[in-house]
Amino acid sequence: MENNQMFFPGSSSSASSSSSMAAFSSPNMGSPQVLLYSSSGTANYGGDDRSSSISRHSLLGSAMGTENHAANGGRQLAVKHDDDDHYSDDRAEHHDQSPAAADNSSGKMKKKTRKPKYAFQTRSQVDILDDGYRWRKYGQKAVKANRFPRSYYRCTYEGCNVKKQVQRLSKDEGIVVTTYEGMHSHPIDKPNSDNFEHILSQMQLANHTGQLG
DNA sequence: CGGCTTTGACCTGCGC
DNA sequence: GCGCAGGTCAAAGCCG
Repeated sequence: MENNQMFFPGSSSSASSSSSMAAFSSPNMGSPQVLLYSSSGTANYGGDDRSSSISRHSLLGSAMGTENHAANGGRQLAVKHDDDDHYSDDRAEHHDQSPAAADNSSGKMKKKTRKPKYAFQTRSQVDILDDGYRWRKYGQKAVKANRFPRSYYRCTYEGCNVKKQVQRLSKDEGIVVTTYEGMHSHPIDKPNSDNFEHILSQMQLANHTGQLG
């Protein structure tokens, strides 16, 4: 298993998410530290930059890179909370893409919608972190300025449109960035595994309660 | 045989 | 308008 260590950047580590920290006390997590990025202020994290995805990851990387905590910790994990906007994933609602829709290309992806994203930066040998849910890979793309491809996964639970992207940092191949999009509306499939998703739940809970904001 | 991964094609958005 | 990059689809192949 991978004992992912999370850490906050000095600042936010404070009380802001004290309650959510409880979630990180997971046995597998050891005594993790969490780096949480609240993008509430950085509106541009959403798509201003065409390379937004890369930018985000780069942001994480640089932030972490500031540190040496990583070096001494072994496993590290940063969390970025993309509060962007409360978009509703239009496509996800019916990703079925019926022939009719295909025919009418204009009606397809008419509006780019987005759900809040949570990017976890993890120092691990493996790309796939077992968060307890079942995922199906639906795509892989080579990304600019990165030797490693980005993998796209979707939760296989019926009706659950949660997606995640997994990418290894080019600048530090020991770091894996996992970006979650959406929230699971169902129980964890494998409760005894690394309860990674629980962290996300806590994150959002904290966010809703205004602790992160 | 069913579920999952792989992989090329396709679509969209954005910068130039 | 064109080209590039990101994201998704879906057919084909693989594996248990």
